[in-house]
Amino acid sequence: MFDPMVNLGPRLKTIRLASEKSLREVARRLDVSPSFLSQIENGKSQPSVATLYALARLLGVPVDTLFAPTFDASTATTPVDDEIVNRSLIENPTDAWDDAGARISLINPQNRSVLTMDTGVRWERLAATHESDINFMEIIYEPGAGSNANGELIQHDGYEYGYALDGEIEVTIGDSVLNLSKNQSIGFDSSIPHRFRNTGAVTFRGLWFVHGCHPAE
Amino acid sequence: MFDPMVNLGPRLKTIRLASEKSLREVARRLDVSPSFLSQIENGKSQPSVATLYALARLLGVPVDTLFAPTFDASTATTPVDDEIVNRSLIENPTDAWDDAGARISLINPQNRSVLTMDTGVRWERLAATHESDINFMEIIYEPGAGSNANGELIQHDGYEYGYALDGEIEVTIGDSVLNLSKNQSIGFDSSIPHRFRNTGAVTFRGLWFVHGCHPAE
DNA sequence: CCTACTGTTAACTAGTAGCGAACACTTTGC
DNA sequence: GCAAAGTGTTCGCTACTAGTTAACAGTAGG
Repeated sequence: MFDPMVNLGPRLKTIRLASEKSLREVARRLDVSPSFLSQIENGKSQPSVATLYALARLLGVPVDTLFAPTFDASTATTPVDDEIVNRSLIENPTDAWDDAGARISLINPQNRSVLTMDTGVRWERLAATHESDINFMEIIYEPGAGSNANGELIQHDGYEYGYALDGEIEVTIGDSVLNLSKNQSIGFDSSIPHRFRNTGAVTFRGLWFVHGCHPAE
Repeated sequence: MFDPMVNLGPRLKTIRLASEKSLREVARRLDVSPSFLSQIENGKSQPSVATLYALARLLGVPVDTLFAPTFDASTATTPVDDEIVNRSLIENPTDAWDDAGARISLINPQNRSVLTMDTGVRWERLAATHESDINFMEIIYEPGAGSNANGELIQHDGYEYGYALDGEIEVTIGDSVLNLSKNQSIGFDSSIPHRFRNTGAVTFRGLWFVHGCHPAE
């Protein structure tokens, strides 16, 4: 858990300096003494709620931004490594990409990190956040492609969710065989053995969300 | 000059009551005495900045909403074709639909459960599984629509992930203002105050995935 | 009756919000 | 040169208040 108060002062100072106002001027308009404002900015004293509000107002920033945890806005879109992977080596889809992400990750289609399987399947990563048990990706199944080479069912902890962007795919979950076609969506418990297969003639594209942690029940 | 402090207490009380938490429970989790929380809510005492922040966090509202001038009770803009929901009553998006789901959920576009907000936003549920801290949905922002009526930032525990199906949307996260356009994807820490706004001329459609991880304190 | 919950008030205190005065240092200008 | 006026910072103090405990009144259930 992070403490919102430790960065408060420095952040206020940064904002004030960015707007090129002097400490004394701000203090005067805020109707507090310059010395006290200095103490606030250096973390040696805490303002009251009213003072903080007035200060935020004066600096033209919403109060919440003063508390927002620090993050670097560099949305480092991860480099593309295009090698072919054996699907069976990936135990849980959430482990597909193990590199650390950012607090905010915005990714352009052409900059996605791509995993190409030996089964005619591609995974393109859609977000790289700090959450390690999450995988958000676009999956592409060429005609005839299947989630596993010899048609075995796979299972892993967690849930997964999908949305069909284009084409159609046969989904086997437990005893059920379903067809997911364009604009349909699905969610299921991944601990049930499952398999996907593109039995059609066109490429299937879908958004997939795999969530590895089991509910706290 | 309007005093932000006079409405602070009553507003906190309103929000707490809306979320159906008892004063004592909130006080306990906030680690202050119930009596003091009562004094705060009745305007007989002012919290410190740290306490106010923790309280806002606990109630799931950004601090700024507590200061917003004139509690806008005239939000009775009620064109009633369906059920229209006030966004601010939904603490965490994962609570939007509270009915239990199934282990396997396949949903056709025309059978989706729909939530229409008073802010020009629609949520269409894409999967109803047993996972309670997950919400998988299609979101639709009409031109001009925003995630919150008066442009306030919202924050809640967890992460969210999005993919732009159509149109473009302005995403504000902390200090960053990003544009998410077709086929781009995003993921971020929802505890950073954020907001979406369709500033364009066409309707925005996107897939959204909200994951409200509940840390084990 | 009792117990367990709801929120509220009174009396108190330890801590701090905020002050004024003095500090050290730059920049302006006569 | 040396004021004069600007910048931000530290010290020591006090008036006040954030937050406490204890008792309060009310309600629902058994």
